[in-house]
Amino acid sequence: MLDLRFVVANLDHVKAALARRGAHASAALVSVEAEAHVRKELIVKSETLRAEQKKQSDAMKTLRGEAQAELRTKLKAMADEVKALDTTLREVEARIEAALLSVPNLPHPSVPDGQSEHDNVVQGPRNFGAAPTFAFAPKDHVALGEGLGLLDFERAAKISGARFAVLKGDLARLERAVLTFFLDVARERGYTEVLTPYLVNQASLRGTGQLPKFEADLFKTTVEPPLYLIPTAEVPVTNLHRDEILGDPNSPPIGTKYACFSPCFRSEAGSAGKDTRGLIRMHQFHKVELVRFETPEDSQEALEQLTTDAQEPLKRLGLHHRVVALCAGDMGANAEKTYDLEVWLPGQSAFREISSCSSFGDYQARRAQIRFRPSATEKPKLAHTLNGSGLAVGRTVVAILENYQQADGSVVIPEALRPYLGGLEKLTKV
RNA sequence: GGAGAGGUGGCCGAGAGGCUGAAGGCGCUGGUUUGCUAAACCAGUAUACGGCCCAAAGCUGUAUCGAGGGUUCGAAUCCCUCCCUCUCCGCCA
Repeated sequence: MLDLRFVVANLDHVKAALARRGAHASAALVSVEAEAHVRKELIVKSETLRAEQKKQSDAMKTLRGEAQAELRTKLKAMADEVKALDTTLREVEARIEAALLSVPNLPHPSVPDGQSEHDNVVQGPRNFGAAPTFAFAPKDHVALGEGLGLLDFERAAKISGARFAVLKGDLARLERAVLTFFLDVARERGYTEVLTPYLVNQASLRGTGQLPKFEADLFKTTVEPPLYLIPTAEVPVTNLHRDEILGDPNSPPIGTKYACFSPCFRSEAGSAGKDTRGLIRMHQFHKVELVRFETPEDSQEALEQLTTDAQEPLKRLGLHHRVVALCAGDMGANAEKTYDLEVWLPGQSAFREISSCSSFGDYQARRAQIRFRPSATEKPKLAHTLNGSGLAVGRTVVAILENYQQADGSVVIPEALRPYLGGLEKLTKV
Protein backbone atom coordinates (compact mmCIF):
# COMPACT_ATOMS: atom_id res chain seq x y z
CA MET A 1 0.00 0.00 0.00
CA LEU A 2 1.22 3.46 -0.83
CA ASP A 3 1.30 6.21 1.79
CA LEU A 4 -1.77 8.47 1.57
CA ARG A 5 0.12 11.66 2.37
CA PHE A 6 2.83 10.86 -0.12
CA VAL A 7 0.25 10.14 -2.81
CA VAL A 8 -1.66 13.37 -2.19
CA ALA A 9 1.52 15.47 -2.03
CA ASN A 10 3.00 13.90 -5.18
CA LEU A 11 -0.06 13.01 -7.19
CA ASP A 12 1.40 13.75 -10.62
CA HIS A 13 4.61 11.89 -9.91
CA VAL A 14 2.66 8.89 -8.60
CA LYS A 15 0.40 8.81 -11.63
CA ALA A 16 3.35 9.03 -14.00
CA ALA A 17 5.15 6.19 -12.20
CA LEU A 18 2.05 4.00 -12.25
CA ALA A 19 1.48 4.74 -15.93
CA ARG A 20 4.62 2.72 -16.62
CA ARG A 21 2.73 -0.36 -15.47
CA GLY A 22 -0.11 0.25 -17.89
CA ALA A 23 -3.03 2.53 -18.57
CA HIS A 24 -5.25 1.48 -15.66
CA ALA A 25 -2.79 1.22 -12.82
CA SER A 26 -3.70 4.60 -11.37
CA ALA A 27 -7.45 4.38 -12.01
CA ALA A 28 -8.29 3.98 -8.35
CA LEU A 29 -6.54 7.25 -7.52
CA VAL A 30 -9.01 9.60 -9.19
CA SER A 31 -11.07 10.31 -6.09
CA VAL A 32 -8.35 9.93 -3.49
CA GLU A 33 -7.18 13.54 -3.50
CA ALA A 34 -10.67 14.95 -2.88
CA GLU A 35 -11.44 12.31 -0.27
CA ALA A 36 -8.21 13.10 1.55
CA HIS A 37 -9.30 16.72 1.98
CA VAL A 38 -12.69 15.66 3.30
CA ARG A 39 -10.94 13.31 5.68
CA LYS A 40 -8.81 16.06 7.16
CA GLU A 41 -11.77 18.39 7.62
CA LEU A 42 -13.70 15.69 9.42
CA ILE A 43 -10.76 14.92 11.69
CA VAL A 44 -10.34 18.56 12.66
CA LYS A 45 -14.05 19.04 13.32
CA SER A 46 -14.47 15.88 15.32
CA GLU A 47 -11.35 16.36 17.42
CA THR A 48 -12.03 20.00 18.24
CA LEU A 49 -15.53 19.13 19.30
CA ARG A 50 -14.39 16.20 21.38
CA ALA A 51 -11.77 18.32 23.13
CA GLU A 52 -14.47 20.85 24.03
CA GLN A 53 -16.75 18.09 25.24
CA LYS A 54 -14.06 16.64 27.46
CA LYS A 55 -13.23 20.04 28.89
CA GLN A 56 -16.82 20.81 29.80
CA SER A 57 -17.57 17.36 31.16
CA ASP A 58 -15.10 18.03 33.99
CA ALA A 59 -17.77 20.23 35.56
CA MET A 60 -20.09 17.23 35.85
CA LYS A 61 -18.09 16.10 38.86
CA THR A 62 -19.04 19.12 40.96
CA LEU A 63 -22.39 20.26 39.54
CA ARG A 64 -25.56 18.92 41.11
CA GLY A 65 -29.28 18.98 40.41
CA GLU A 66 -30.75 21.20 37.72
CA ALA A 67 -27.43 22.62 36.55
CA GLN A 68 -25.98 19.14 36.12
CA ALA A 69 -29.00 17.91 34.19
CA GLU A 70 -28.76 20.91 31.91
CA LEU A 71 -25.08 20.36 31.19
CA ARG A 72 -25.69 16.65 30.64
CA THR A 73 -28.23 17.44 27.91
CA LYS A 74 -25.77 19.79 26.25
CA LEU A 75 -22.91 17.31 26.46
CA LYS A 76 -25.11 14.55 25.16
CA ALA A 77 -25.82 16.60 22.05
CA MET A 78 -22.09 17.18 21.57
CA ALA A 79 -21.35 13.49 22.00
CA ASP A 80 -23.96 12.61 19.41
CA GLU A 81 -22.47 15.06 16.96
CA VAL A 82 -18.99 13.65 17.48
CA LYS A 83 -20.36 10.16 16.85
CA ALA A 84 -22.01 11.27 13.63
CA LEU A 85 -18.80 12.92 12.43
CA ASP A 86 -16.79 9.81 13.28
CA THR A 87 -19.19 7.59 11.37
CA THR A 88 -18.76 9.72 8.27
CA LEU A 89 -15.01 9.78 8.82
CA ARG A 90 -14.86 6.01 8.96
CA GLU A 91 -16.75 5.75 5.71
CA VAL A 92 -14.39 8.17 3.99
CA GLU A 93 -11.32 6.39 5.37
CA ALA A 94 -12.69 3.02 4.26
CA ARG A 95 -13.08 4.35 0.71
CA ILE A 96 -9.56 5.78 0.73
CA GLU A 97 -8.16 2.54 2.12
CA ALA A 98 -9.98 0.46 -0.48
CA ALA A 99 -8.71 2.69 -3.27
CA LEU A 100 -5.15 2.66 -1.96
CA LEU A 101 -5.14 -1.11 -1.47
CA SER A 102 -5.93 -1.64 -5.13
CA VAL A 103 -3.14 0.66 -6.31
CA PRO A 104 0.02 -1.27 -7.22
CA ASN A 105 3.51 -0.36 -6.06
CA LEU A 106 5.53 2.29 -7.88
CA PRO A 107 8.17 0.73 -10.13
CA HIS A 108 11.73 1.58 -9.11
CA PRO A 109 13.34 4.09 -11.52
CA SER A 110 15.82 1.41 -12.60
CA VAL A 111 13.03 -0.89 -13.83
CA PRO A 112 13.01 -1.09 -17.63
CA ASP A 113 10.05 0.27 -19.59
CA GLY A 114 7.73 -2.15 -21.34
CA GLN A 115 4.28 -3.70 -21.41
CA SER A 116 4.81 -7.45 -21.42
CA GLU A 117 7.31 -10.22 -20.93
CA HIS A 118 8.67 -9.48 -24.40
CA ASP A 119 10.11 -6.24 -23.04
CA ASN A 120 11.99 -7.85 -20.16
CA VAL A 121 15.73 -7.28 -20.22
CA VAL A 122 18.20 -10.16 -20.03
CA GLN A 123 21.11 -9.31 -17.71
CA GLY A 124 23.80 -10.77 -19.95
CA PRO A 125 26.78 -10.66 -17.58
CA ARG A 126 24.87 -12.52 -14.89
CA ASN A 127 23.90 -15.44 -17.10
CA PHE A 128 25.45 -18.81 -16.31
CA GLY A 129 26.54 -21.78 -18.38
CA ALA A 130 25.44 -22.95 -21.79
CA ALA A 131 22.67 -25.18 -23.06
CA PRO A 132 23.79 -28.81 -23.05
CA THR A 133 23.98 -30.54 -26.42
CA PHE A 134 22.60 -34.02 -27.02
CA ALA A 135 23.48 -36.66 -29.57
CA PHE A 136 19.84 -37.68 -29.47
CA ALA A 137 16.48 -35.92 -29.32
CA PRO A 138 16.09 -34.84 -25.69
CA LYS A 139 12.85 -35.80 -23.96
CA ASP A 140 10.83 -33.61 -21.66
CA HIS A 141 10.64 -34.38 -17.95
CA VAL A 142 7.23 -36.05 -18.23
CA ALA A 143 8.51 -38.63 -20.70
CA LEU A 144 11.64 -39.11 -18.61
CA GLY A 145 9.89 -39.39 -15.25
CA GLU A 146 7.17 -41.68 -16.50
CA GLY A 147 9.70 -43.69 -18.52
CA LEU A 148 11.68 -44.27 -15.32
CA GLY A 149 8.51 -45.31 -13.53
CA LEU A 150 9.08 -42.59 -10.93
CA LEU A 151 6.44 -40.03 -11.87
CA ASP A 152 2.71 -40.72 -11.80
CA PHE A 153 0.14 -38.18 -12.95
CA GLU A 154 -2.70 -40.65 -13.42
CA ARG A 155 -2.88 -41.74 -9.82
CA ALA A 156 -2.37 -38.14 -8.70
CA ALA A 157 -5.47 -37.24 -10.73
CA LYS A 158 -7.36 -40.09 -9.10
CA ILE A 159 -6.58 -39.04 -5.55
CA SER A 160 -6.68 -35.26 -6.06
CA GLY A 161 -7.28 -34.04 -9.61
CA ALA A 162 -5.48 -32.27 -12.39
CA ARG A 163 -2.27 -30.40 -11.64
CA PHE A 164 -1.07 -32.70 -8.92
CA ALA A 165 1.74 -35.24 -9.14
CA VAL A 166 3.00 -38.31 -7.33
CA LEU A 167 6.77 -38.84 -7.15
CA LYS A 168 8.17 -42.21 -6.31
CA GLY A 169 11.39 -43.88 -5.25
CA ASP A 170 14.59 -42.08 -6.11
CA LEU A 171 12.68 -39.22 -7.73
CA ALA A 172 10.88 -38.55 -4.44
CA ARG A 173 14.26 -38.73 -2.73
CA LEU A 174 15.67 -36.32 -5.29
CA GLU A 175 12.97 -33.78 -4.50
CA ARG A 176 13.82 -34.10 -0.81
CA ALA A 177 17.55 -33.86 -1.52
CA VAL A 178 17.10 -30.71 -3.57
CA LEU A 179 15.18 -28.85 -0.90
CA THR A 180 17.70 -29.80 1.79
CA PHE A 181 20.52 -28.70 -0.51
CA PHE A 182 18.82 -25.33 -1.04
CA LEU A 183 18.44 -24.77 2.68
CA ASP A 184 22.08 -25.64 3.25
CA VAL A 185 23.26 -23.19 0.58
CA ALA A 186 21.06 -20.47 2.06
CA ARG A 187 22.42 -21.11 5.52
CA GLU A 188 25.99 -20.80 4.23
CA ARG A 189 25.04 -17.39 2.89
CA GLY A 190 23.73 -16.09 6.18
CA TYR A 191 20.05 -16.94 6.00
CA THR A 192 18.41 -18.25 9.16
CA GLU A 193 16.25 -21.28 8.51
CA VAL A 194 12.66 -21.06 9.69
CA LEU A 195 9.78 -23.49 9.48
CA THR A 196 6.41 -21.77 9.63
CA PRO A 197 2.70 -22.58 9.47
CA TYR A 198 1.21 -23.42 6.07
CA LEU A 199 -2.17 -22.07 7.08
CA VAL A 200 -2.36 -18.35 7.73
CA ASN A 201 -5.01 -15.83 8.72
CA GLN A 202 -6.38 -12.95 6.68
CA ALA A 203 -4.27 -10.34 8.42
CA SER A 204 -1.10 -12.05 7.20
CA LEU A 205 -2.32 -12.19 3.61
CA ARG A 206 -3.25 -8.53 3.78
CA GLY A 207 0.19 -7.77 5.18
CA THR A 208 2.00 -9.14 2.16
CA GLY A 209 -0.62 -7.97 -0.33
CA GLN A 210 -2.33 -11.18 -1.51
CA LEU A 211 -5.58 -9.90 -0.01
CA PRO A 212 -7.89 -8.28 -0.84
CA LYS A 213 -6.97 -8.30 -4.53
CA PHE A 214 -5.97 -11.89 -5.20
CA GLU A 215 -8.35 -13.99 -3.13
CA ALA A 216 -9.22 -16.11 -6.18
CA ASP A 217 -5.64 -17.42 -6.34
CA LEU A 218 -5.82 -18.87 -2.83
CA PHE A 219 -7.16 -22.03 -1.25
CA LYS A 220 -9.44 -21.01 1.59
CA THR A 221 -10.49 -23.35 4.37
CA THR A 222 -13.95 -23.45 5.89
CA VAL A 223 -13.02 -22.75 9.51
CA GLU A 224 -14.18 -19.53 11.11
CA PRO A 225 -12.35 -17.19 11.11
CA PRO A 226 -10.94 -18.39 7.78
CA LEU A 227 -7.47 -19.78 7.32
CA TYR A 228 -5.79 -19.95 3.91
CA LEU A 229 -3.19 -22.31 2.54
CA ILE A 230 -0.07 -20.29 1.83
CA PRO A 231 0.71 -19.56 -1.83
CA THR A 232 4.36 -18.99 -0.84
CA ALA A 233 6.41 -18.90 2.36
CA GLU A 234 6.80 -15.18 1.70
CA VAL A 235 3.50 -14.78 3.55
CA PRO A 236 4.29 -16.41 6.91
CA VAL A 237 7.93 -15.33 6.92
CA THR A 238 7.35 -11.66 6.11
CA ASN A 239 4.52 -11.59 8.64
CA LEU A 240 6.84 -13.01 11.30
CA HIS A 241 7.61 -9.39 12.12
CA ARG A 242 4.26 -7.78 11.42
CA ASP A 243 3.57 -5.02 13.97
CA GLU A 244 7.13 -5.17 15.22
CA ILE A 245 10.03 -2.75 15.42
CA LEU A 246 13.15 -4.60 14.27
CA GLY A 247 16.02 -4.07 16.65
CA ASP A 248 13.78 -3.78 19.71
CA PRO A 249 14.50 -6.27 22.51
CA ASN A 250 12.08 -8.95 21.30
CA SER A 251 12.77 -8.59 17.58
CA PRO A 252 15.80 -9.43 15.45
CA PRO A 253 17.86 -6.59 13.99
CA ILE A 254 17.17 -4.95 10.64
CA GLY A 255 19.12 -6.81 7.97
CA THR A 256 17.79 -10.17 9.13
CA LYS A 257 17.60 -12.85 6.41
CA TYR A 258 15.43 -15.94 6.49
CA ALA A 259 15.25 -19.09 4.40
CA CYS A 260 12.06 -21.11 4.64
CA PHE A 261 11.04 -24.36 3.03
CA SER A 262 7.32 -24.79 2.47
CA PRO A 263 4.78 -26.36 0.19
CA CYS A 264 2.94 -23.69 -1.82
CA PHE A 265 -0.72 -23.92 -2.75
CA ARG A 266 -2.15 -22.05 -5.72
CA SER A 267 -5.72 -22.33 -6.76
CA GLU A 268 -5.64 -20.45 -10.05
CA ALA A 269 -2.47 -22.04 -11.36
CA GLY A 270 -3.35 -23.31 -14.78
CA SER A 271 -6.70 -21.65 -15.23
CA ALA A 272 -5.31 -20.02 -18.34
CA GLY A 273 -4.69 -23.45 -19.85
CA LYS A 274 -0.93 -22.94 -19.93
CA ASP A 275 1.53 -25.71 -19.12
CA THR A 276 -1.13 -28.35 -18.81
CA ARG A 277 1.51 -31.03 -19.18
CA GLY A 278 4.01 -31.91 -16.50
CA LEU A 279 5.31 -30.50 -13.25
CA ILE A 280 5.70 -26.88 -14.28
CA ARG A 281 2.41 -25.46 -13.03
CA MET A 282 0.84 -27.23 -10.06
CA HIS A 283 -1.74 -26.58 -7.38
CA GLN A 284 0.87 -27.71 -4.87
CA PHE A 285 4.64 -27.44 -5.11
CA HIS A 286 7.68 -27.09 -2.88
CA LYS A 287 9.81 -24.02 -2.60
CA VAL A 288 12.57 -22.57 -0.48
CA GLU A 289 11.92 -18.89 -0.05
CA LEU A 290 14.48 -16.25 0.92
CA VAL A 291 13.15 -13.22 2.79
CA ARG A 292 15.05 -10.12 3.88
CA PHE A 293 14.29 -7.07 5.98
CA GLU A 294 16.45 -4.08 5.08
CA THR A 295 16.82 -0.33 5.51
CA PRO A 296 15.70 1.88 2.60
CA GLU A 297 19.37 2.70 1.96
CA ASP A 298 20.39 -0.95 1.67
CA SER A 299 17.42 -2.50 -0.06
CA GLN A 300 18.49 -2.12 -3.69
CA GLU A 301 21.92 -3.57 -3.01
CA ALA A 302 20.19 -6.33 -1.05
CA LEU A 303 18.09 -7.19 -4.09
CA GLU A 304 21.27 -7.66 -6.15
CA GLN A 305 22.70 -9.92 -3.43
CA LEU A 306 19.44 -11.81 -3.08
CA THR A 307 19.44 -12.54 -6.79
CA THR A 308 23.02 -13.76 -6.60
CA ASP A 309 22.12 -15.90 -3.58
CA ALA A 310 19.25 -17.46 -5.53
CA GLN A 311 21.60 -18.19 -8.45
CA GLU A 312 24.10 -20.01 -6.27
CA PRO A 313 22.37 -23.41 -6.06
CA LEU A 314 21.73 -23.36 -9.82
CA LYS A 315 25.43 -22.77 -10.39
CA ARG A 316 26.41 -25.63 -8.09
CA LEU A 317 23.99 -27.89 -9.92
CA GLY A 318 25.55 -26.81 -13.20
CA LEU A 319 22.24 -25.66 -14.64
CA HIS A 320 22.32 -23.15 -17.48
CA HIS A 321 20.22 -20.11 -16.63
CA ARG A 322 19.80 -16.41 -17.23
CA VAL A 323 18.79 -13.40 -15.16
CA VAL A 324 16.01 -11.21 -16.48
CA ALA A 325 14.93 -7.78 -15.22
CA LEU A 326 11.17 -7.59 -15.51
CA CYS A 327 9.80 -4.52 -17.24
CA ALA A 328 7.31 -2.23 -15.53
CA GLY A 329 4.33 -3.78 -17.28
CA ASP A 330 5.23 -7.37 -16.39
CA MET A 331 5.96 -6.98 -12.69
CA GLY A 332 3.67 -8.19 -9.92
CA ALA A 333 1.51 -5.53 -8.30
CA ASN A 334 3.38 -5.49 -5.00
CA ALA A 335 6.90 -5.40 -6.40
CA GLU A 336 9.07 -2.34 -6.82
CA LYS A 337 11.64 -4.25 -8.85
CA THR A 338 11.95 -7.89 -9.92
CA TYR A 339 14.63 -10.16 -11.36
CA ASP A 340 13.51 -13.54 -12.62
CA LEU A 341 15.90 -16.47 -12.85
CA GLU A 342 15.11 -18.59 -15.89
CA VAL A 343 16.56 -22.06 -16.23
CA TRP A 344 17.15 -23.78 -19.54
CA LEU A 345 14.84 -26.75 -20.24
CA PRO A 346 16.06 -28.86 -23.18
CA GLY A 347 12.72 -30.67 -23.33
CA GLN A 348 11.04 -27.40 -24.26
CA SER A 349 14.07 -25.71 -25.83
CA ALA A 350 13.16 -22.72 -23.69
CA PHE A 351 14.06 -20.79 -20.55
CA ARG A 352 11.52 -21.18 -17.77
CA GLU A 353 11.16 -19.15 -14.58
CA ILE A 354 12.62 -20.93 -11.59
CA SER A 355 12.93 -17.98 -9.22
CA SER A 356 11.55 -14.52 -8.86
CA CYS A 357 13.46 -12.05 -6.68
CA SER A 358 11.75 -8.82 -5.75
CA SER A 359 12.17 -5.73 -3.65
CA PHE A 360 8.98 -4.21 -2.32
CA GLY A 361 10.21 -0.93 -0.88
CA ASP A 362 7.98 -0.07 2.08
CA TYR A 363 4.84 -1.22 0.25
CA GLN A 364 4.42 -4.44 2.23
CA ALA A 365 5.94 -2.97 5.39
CA ARG A 366 3.31 -0.25 5.49
CA ARG A 367 0.48 -2.76 5.36
CA ALA A 368 2.17 -5.08 7.79
CA GLN A 369 3.65 -2.31 9.98
CA ILE A 370 7.17 -3.70 9.93
CA ARG A 371 9.52 -1.02 11.19
CA PHE A 372 13.04 -0.51 12.46
CA ARG A 373 14.74 2.12 14.59
CA PRO A 374 17.49 3.94 12.65
CA SER A 375 19.18 4.78 15.97
CA ALA A 376 18.31 4.66 19.66
CA THR A 377 17.01 8.20 19.61
CA GLU A 378 15.23 8.27 16.25
CA LYS A 379 11.65 7.36 15.55
CA PRO A 380 10.89 3.99 13.99
CA LYS A 381 10.76 3.94 10.19
CA LEU A 382 9.15 1.47 7.81
CA ALA A 383 11.52 -1.30 6.79
CA HIS A 384 11.99 -2.46 3.22
CA THR A 385 11.07 -6.08 2.51
CA LEU A 386 12.49 -8.37 -0.16
CA ASN A 387 12.00 -11.95 -1.13
CA GLY A 388 12.93 -14.44 -3.77
CA SER A 389 12.67 -18.12 -4.44
CA GLY A 390 15.84 -19.90 -3.63
CA LEU A 391 14.50 -21.94 -5.43
CA ALA A 392 11.36 -23.62 -6.71
CA VAL A 393 12.06 -27.27 -5.90
CA GLY A 394 9.78 -28.97 -8.44
CA ARG A 395 11.01 -26.91 -11.34
CA THR A 396 14.60 -27.65 -10.29
CA VAL A 397 13.82 -31.35 -10.43
CA VAL A 398 12.38 -30.78 -13.91
CA ALA A 399 15.57 -28.99 -14.94
CA ILE A 400 17.76 -31.77 -13.55
CA LEU A 401 15.78 -34.44 -15.38
CA GLU A 402 15.90 -32.65 -18.70
CA ASN A 403 19.48 -31.34 -18.55
CA TYR A 404 21.10 -34.49 -17.18
CA GLN A 405 19.19 -37.04 -19.25
CA GLN A 406 21.07 -39.81 -21.08
CA ALA A 407 20.35 -41.56 -24.34
CA ASP A 408 18.92 -44.57 -22.49
CA GLY A 409 16.44 -42.44 -20.56
CA SER A 410 18.37 -42.51 -17.31
CA VAL A 411 19.33 -39.30 -15.53
CA VAL A 412 22.71 -38.47 -13.98
CA ILE A 413 22.50 -36.88 -10.52
CA PRO A 414 24.52 -33.65 -10.30
CA GLU A 415 27.59 -34.07 -8.06
CA ALA A 416 26.39 -31.50 -5.55
CA LEU A 417 23.34 -33.58 -4.73
CA ARG A 418 24.94 -37.00 -4.38
CA PRO A 419 25.85 -36.56 -0.69
CA TYR A 420 22.16 -36.03 -0.02
CA LEU A 421 21.27 -39.28 -1.79
CA GLY A 422 23.72 -41.67 -0.21
CA GLY A 423 26.05 -41.29 -3.18
CA LEU A 424 23.42 -42.17 -5.78
CA GLU A 425 24.79 -41.30 -9.25
CA LYS A 426 21.90 -42.02 -11.55
CA LEU A 427 18.15 -42.37 -11.78
CA THR A 428 17.42 -45.61 -13.58
CA LYS A 429 14.31 -47.48 -14.58
CA VAL A 430 12.74 -49.46 -11.76
C1' G B 1 -14.13 -29.94 22.14
C1' G B 2 -15.33 -29.18 27.91
C1' A B 3 -14.10 -26.51 32.70
C1' G B 4 -11.35 -22.72 35.02
C1' A B 5 -7.69 -18.50 35.28
C1' G B 6 -5.69 -14.59 32.71
C1' G B 7 -4.21 -10.64 28.68
C1' U B 8 -2.17 -3.04 31.29
C1' G B 9 3.98 0.66 28.33
C1' G B 10 10.66 -2.51 26.12
C1' C B 11 9.87 -5.85 30.73
C1' C B 12 7.59 -6.72 35.75
C1' G B 13 3.40 -4.87 38.12
C1' A B 14 -0.64 -1.37 40.55
C1' G B 15 -5.32 0.55 39.28
C1' A B 16 -11.91 -1.59 39.75
C1' G B 17 -16.41 4.95 36.29
C1' G B 18 -13.88 11.50 36.08
C1' C B 19 -7.86 13.87 39.38
C1' U B 20 -4.84 7.73 34.75
C1' G B 21 -0.91 7.98 28.85
C1' A B 22 -1.60 5.27 33.01
C1' A B 23 1.51 4.59 40.45
C1' G B 24 5.94 1.79 41.74
C1' G B 25 10.04 -1.08 40.08
C1' C B 26 13.45 -2.93 36.23
C1' G B 27 15.71 -1.71 31.73
C1' C B 28 17.42 2.09 28.38
C1' U B 29 19.36 7.33 27.18
C1' G B 30 21.61 11.89 28.90
C1' G B 31 23.77 14.50 33.04
C1' U B 32 26.19 15.15 38.09
C1' U B 33 29.59 12.83 41.27
C1' U B 34 33.92 9.63 40.41
C1' G B 35 41.70 7.14 39.72
C1' C B 36 38.85 2.91 36.40
C1' U B 37 34.59 -0.12 37.04
C1' A B 38 30.57 -0.17 40.17
C1' A B 39 27.27 2.53 43.18
C1' A B 40 24.45 6.91 44.25
C1' C B 41 21.71 11.10 42.65
C1' C B 42 19.02 14.17 38.85
C1' A B 43 16.43 14.31 34.28
C1' G B 44 14.37 11.95 30.11
C1' U B 45 12.23 7.52 28.16
C1' A B 46 5.50 4.96 23.51
C1' U B 47 2.95 5.01 18.91
C1' A B 48 -0.46 6.84 15.35
C1' C B 49 -3.32 10.60 13.23
C1' G B 50 -4.31 15.98 13.21
C1' G B 51 -3.46 21.61 14.26
C1' C B 52 -0.02 26.02 14.71
C1' C B 53 4.88 26.90 11.93
C1' C B 54 8.00 28.32 5.07
C1' A B 55 10.47 24.06 7.33
C1' A B 56 12.86 21.89 11.48
C1' A B 57 12.63 22.43 16.57
C1' G B 58 8.88 23.36 19.68
C1' C B 59 3.99 23.83 21.38
C1' U B 60 -0.82 21.75 21.08
C1' G B 61 -5.39 18.35 20.09
C1' U B 62 -7.32 13.36 19.57
C1' A B 63 -6.84 8.15 19.93
C1' U B 64 -4.51 3.77 21.93
C1' C B 65 -4.57 -0.71 28.78
C1' G B 66 -5.62 -8.21 23.59
C1' A B 67 -9.49 -6.88 19.15
C1' G B 68 -14.26 -5.11 17.84
C1' G B 69 -18.99 -3.33 19.35
C1' G B 70 -22.24 -1.23 23.36
C1' U B 71 -23.82 1.61 28.00
C1' U B 72 -22.50 6.69 29.89
C1' C B 73 -21.89 13.73 29.82
C1' G B 74 -17.32 10.72 30.87
C1' A B 75 -14.65 3.67 30.33
C1' A B 76 -8.16 0.46 31.48
C1' U B 77 -12.42 0.14 35.01
C1' C B 78 -19.49 -1.79 33.51
C1' C B 79 -22.03 -5.04 29.38
C1' C B 80 -21.72 -8.15 24.71
C1' U B 81 -18.94 -10.79 20.83
C1' C B 82 -14.37 -12.54 19.24
C1' C B 83 -8.95 -13.65 19.52
C1' C B 84 -4.81 -15.27 22.25
C1' U B 85 -2.07 -17.41 26.63
C1' C B 86 -1.91 -20.70 30.93
C1' U B 87 -3.94 -25.03 34.02
C1' C B 88 -6.98 -29.48 34.19
C1' C B 89 -10.01 -33.05 31.26
C1' G B 90 -11.09 -35.28 26.41
C1' C B 91 -9.07 -36.34 21.49
C1' C B 92 -4.79 -36.95 18.52
C1' A B 93 0.63 -37.55 14.98
